[in-house]
Amino acid sequence: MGHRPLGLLNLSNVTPRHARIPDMTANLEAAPSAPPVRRKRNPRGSLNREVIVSEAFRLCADESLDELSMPKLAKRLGVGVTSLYWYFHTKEELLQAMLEQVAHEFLHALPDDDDLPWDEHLRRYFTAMRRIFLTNDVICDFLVMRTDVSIVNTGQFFIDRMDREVGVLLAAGFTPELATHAYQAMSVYTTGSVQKVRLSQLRGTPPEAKMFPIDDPGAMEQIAERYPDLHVTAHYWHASYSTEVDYQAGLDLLLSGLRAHLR
Amino acid sequence: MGHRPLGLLNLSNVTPRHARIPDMTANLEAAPSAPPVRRKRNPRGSLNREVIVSEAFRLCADESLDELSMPKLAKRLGVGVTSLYWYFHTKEELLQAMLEQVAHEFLHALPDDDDLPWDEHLRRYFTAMRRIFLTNDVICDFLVMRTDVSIVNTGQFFIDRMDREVGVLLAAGFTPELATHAYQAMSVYTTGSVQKVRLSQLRGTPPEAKMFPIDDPGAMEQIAERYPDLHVTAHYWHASYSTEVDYQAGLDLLLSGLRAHLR
DNA sequence: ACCTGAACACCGTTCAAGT
DNA sequence: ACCTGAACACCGTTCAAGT
Repeated sequence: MGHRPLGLLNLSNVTPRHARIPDMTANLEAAPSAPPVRRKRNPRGSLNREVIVSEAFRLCADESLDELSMPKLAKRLGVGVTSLYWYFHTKEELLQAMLEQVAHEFLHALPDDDDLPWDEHLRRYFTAMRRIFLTNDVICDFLVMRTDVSIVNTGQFFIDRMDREVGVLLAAGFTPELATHAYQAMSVYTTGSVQKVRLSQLRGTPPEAKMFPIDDPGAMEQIAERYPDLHVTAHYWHASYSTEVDYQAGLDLLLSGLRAHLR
Repeated sequence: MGHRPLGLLNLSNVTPRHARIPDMTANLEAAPSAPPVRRKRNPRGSLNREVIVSEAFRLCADESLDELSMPKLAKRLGVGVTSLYWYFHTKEELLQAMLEQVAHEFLHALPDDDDLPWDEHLRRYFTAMRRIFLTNDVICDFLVMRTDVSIVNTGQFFIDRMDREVGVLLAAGFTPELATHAYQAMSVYTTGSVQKVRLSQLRGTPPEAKMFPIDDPGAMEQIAERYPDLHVTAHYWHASYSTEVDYQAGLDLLLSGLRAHLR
């Protein structure tokens, strides 16, 4: 439920760890004259799993999933860090709880059934999936970028949706084997595209930026010499490797390959 | 040059941070009776960038890229942590140096030119690429898994190889636009497949494991009820989502889609 | 039953000081 | 020019102690 979606990560705000300015005020507060300020004890029922999870989402929205830490989260909630550990035994457990919400949000955002022919239906479905990931950083980071070990079930959580989509392919006349491979290929291709775009965002390069300096005739002349074939295609290469147009072209190839099988 | 390739990451060896046993010996060494053991100062020329980088690769091979830390690396080299910072101003700079070696290794492992027809050539090329990633965890983690911001140039480092491959497509008669999209689609599909397999490895699930309990008739009966269409295809779903067979099927679809364009 | 801070083993990095 | 440890601001987590 409702943590607000992030804008695209603005890298100009990211301060590398080695450039952070030490917090001088911390020392001042700890000076002998000032007695150690004891946080007033929070009332008994003030904390619970939902409050923690939703504040965690707010933190992710304000910063990013990578920036989520237990101390930061505790500070935002105005509680001691260790209080969190009463509700979640480890950070991993918290992430698990967040993942479940993210999965629901993702499922909910997928398009409803329609009466399009199988190929147009699949295009719509996977195009929507890509769009959801690219307009919602938290969903994207949880479901496609995260390389953590213990976030499990990512393959299982929308199994009934997969059932529907495979059903579309079977109804279109594909064999069970081909229907499966078709779905898998489009899914793998889609998440691959999302990963490329997100990586270029994280690098700070606009995904739609041209890969070659096509506006610099001098530079292009050099490229023409060293890379004659790339030079001919220079216009079609972008920083992310997989813009919306590129993505659609690849989807076309997959769908056209599938159509060939039906005949 | 020559850090040894890794076996597949064995997750049974990975100890989660919260389960680590505190190091009691550290306290004993710091006991008042024992004078602080001063490391004998290393001779002047004992350290250099190459030594550090190659030991870093050895650490990655023994543990993993995620486990690489400056203190660990310094300990293996028998130097103070801060000595490393004379040669690399940040950890990021060290990773950058490692990336360059990894990129060379990757390029070197790609197959040479051949005289195959364009479609068989591309299949061979991308299949080899996938294999390199999946048999070399360090290369994989650097070039496909890493979500770090500052590892740049990953799009640029094998641009002359891309030139050759695009050349093959142009020679086959594809338009510049289609040649580019074909290469991009296959590349995105390939790295997507690699990511899925690596993630399932990291989760500890054998990539070839079946996704559904096809050997348990009782469980399969329930699946047949809830997911009639998936049930029909249950045999073709694997934990990684993209086994070698699955991958080849998707590649077939892309190539067949491309062939349709030539006619 | 819940909330707390002190403490610990990590991490990346800075700095002033040795040789 | 190189190598050093002390120190700092982080991190996840444990533990014994409060209410």
